Amino acid sequence: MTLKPIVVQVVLDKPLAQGFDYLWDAEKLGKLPEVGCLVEVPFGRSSGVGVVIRVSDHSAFEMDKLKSISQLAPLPSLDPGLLRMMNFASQYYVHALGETILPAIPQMWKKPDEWGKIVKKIEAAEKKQGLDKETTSEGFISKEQLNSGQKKALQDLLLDEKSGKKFRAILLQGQTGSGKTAVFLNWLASILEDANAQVLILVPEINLTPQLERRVRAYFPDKKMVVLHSDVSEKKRGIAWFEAMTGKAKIILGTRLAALTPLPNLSAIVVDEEHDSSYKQQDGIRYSARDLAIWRAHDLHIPILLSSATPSLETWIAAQSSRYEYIRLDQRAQGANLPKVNLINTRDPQHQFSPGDLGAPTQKSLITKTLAQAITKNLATKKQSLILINRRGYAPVLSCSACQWLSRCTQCSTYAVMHKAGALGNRPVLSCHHCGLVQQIPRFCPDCGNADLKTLGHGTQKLEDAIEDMWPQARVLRVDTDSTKKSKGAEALFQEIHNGNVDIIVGTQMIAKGHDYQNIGLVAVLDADSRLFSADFRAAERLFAQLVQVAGRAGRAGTELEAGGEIYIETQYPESPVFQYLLRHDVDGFLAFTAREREEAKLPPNSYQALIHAEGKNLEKAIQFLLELKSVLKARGLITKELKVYDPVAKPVMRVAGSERAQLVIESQNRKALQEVLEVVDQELRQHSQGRISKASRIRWLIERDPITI
DNA sequence: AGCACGCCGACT
DNA sequence: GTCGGCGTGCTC
Repeated sequence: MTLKPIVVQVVLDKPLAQGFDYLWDAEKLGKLPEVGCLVEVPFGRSSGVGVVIRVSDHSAFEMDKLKSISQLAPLPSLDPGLLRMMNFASQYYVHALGETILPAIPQMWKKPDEWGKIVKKIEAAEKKQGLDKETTSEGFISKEQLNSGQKKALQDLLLDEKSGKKFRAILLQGQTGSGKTAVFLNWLASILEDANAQVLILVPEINLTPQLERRVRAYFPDKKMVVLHSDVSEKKRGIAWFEAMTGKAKIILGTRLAALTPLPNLSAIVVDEEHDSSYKQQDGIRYSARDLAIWRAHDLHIPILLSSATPSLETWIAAQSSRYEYIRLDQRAQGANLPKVNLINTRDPQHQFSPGDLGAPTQKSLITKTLAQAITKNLATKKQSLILINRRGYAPVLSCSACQWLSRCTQCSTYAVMHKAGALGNRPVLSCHHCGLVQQIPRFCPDCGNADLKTLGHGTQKLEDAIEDMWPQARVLRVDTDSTKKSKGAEALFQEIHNGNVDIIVGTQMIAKGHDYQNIGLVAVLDADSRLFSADFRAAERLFAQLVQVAGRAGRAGTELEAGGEIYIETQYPESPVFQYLLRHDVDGFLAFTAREREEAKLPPNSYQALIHAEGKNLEKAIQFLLELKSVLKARGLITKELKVYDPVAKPVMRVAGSERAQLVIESQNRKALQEVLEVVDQELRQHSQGRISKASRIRWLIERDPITI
């Protein structure tokens, strides 16, 4: 009798739906195969790294044509829980399994030539690391030191802990400075009493919050902790990942990519600032690390804590409806005051400079007289001012300077945005990003007849010049992605601010995140309106979250006696709900309002969405491509009352010169119906493509599930 | 996705 | 005569 062969199916990092079968030579490889093994295989005329997803004794492929596995990585297998999550992600986000699993594996482990010497390397690195292990007690607050609100929250968290493993999703909602971190770290401490337990802490952008890393270390000096984010060097990341997958590391702190780490003993997950949009990957497989983490917790029957001062609408609704547990923390831990919010109505002439005013800028700027006076006053008190501006290249909504008119889509509940001439014909037009409707630009305001129509939020580019012009003696620092890349990075810039070498900080949203400022007396937001009214229905929600966050920055340093700082918002629409709820620091009011709005418009979370992106040499082709796709779906009877497929829309932001983009929205209130259509779309497009580029029109396409920007 | 194979235009 | 354009098909 002959011995049965061992056949394994392997997936590779390629947009190929299937896996490939190989023979497993147990004698040569030294062990029997397991699902989750990382292997090197011959592929075509070269070779590749893949993961074993099935072990059997037969193949649908001709057995005598099977090649053999060449090498086995010196690693344990990826844990079954991770593989289940990857399987789910692959289906849900409509990407090949290989393209889902392999990008999550550090580069270091995808070089089979180094597999031989890698173990020695790691041992050497571990030895070295062991020597310079720093110990600190920075930010450590013991159970006993928590205030009453925190103690109560911790009690609620610990309630079920002893009753065995079970899934719990918990929203921990509390304003900035309420001490959420101390609560969840003390909670994790009880979970880590189990010597084998591993915990995963997800944060939006760790490079901006090095304090958190030190703080977690302070809580768990005896536990192995690893940090995983894109700024960690390749080598360190490879080692951290290894220590996580072998169960050696007990605490895994990282950004969204850490959510995909193999963790054999995962026992609890924390998602800090759960509303943050950086949990959504924006290239490759566009997953949401928060959503996957929730799925993983559910699958593993473990608790997951979502923490935020301004929860995402989805999470907040789940907590309100008791699908998630809801723990509130509304007492401020450090005794800091909430800042006073001032709305400056830019339509009101009393706030504007008149010609000849003292200190008026030489050129027109976005800074009103009222704000300028506040900044001057703040400078005099030796406090720093933080001026927030939006990033450039936003698709702007058209507004009337005399009345309340805004360019709305006549078909949907969203706003139509400006497209420059050339993008959609030879004149500029207004276009809706939801349904694709294109409108002519009115010459006069349709409501009041005024001829002065302009786009919201223009003119932020020259802001820094204007500031230097208005306060020549002040030290101005610009903080954005460009300036942090050029200089020594965000930390060095923040150190400058911390040391008091800066009077006015001008920057994009990144300055509002995470960092503890000590001496901010004033925060100004200049172009809020462009985000208040946007083609993206989530823009207002994000603006609100950001404003609450910067309000927290301004309030932090204040003591009981001192005022907690002031926040100034320049807007043409002070009566808008975002600002009115902000004035009262009423997060729940705003979320309840937004929830009602979404309910009426049947927008997420009352419906599910997907985008089909198309990118090509010219816009006409991209749109044509999507129109053809739509007609295929129509012909197959897939467009029903339950499932809407809108018209393709041009995207005004051009990423690379010579490449233009369009998108198509698919929407349904039935999750399953959407999933089914996306699978049809994937099959259809794949059939006429090589990879993700259509053969006929050379259009690059991509399916995105649950888009967060439209 | 890569990469080779394959069949038609302007060039050392 | 060939170098090379990218259309098509395959990878266990």
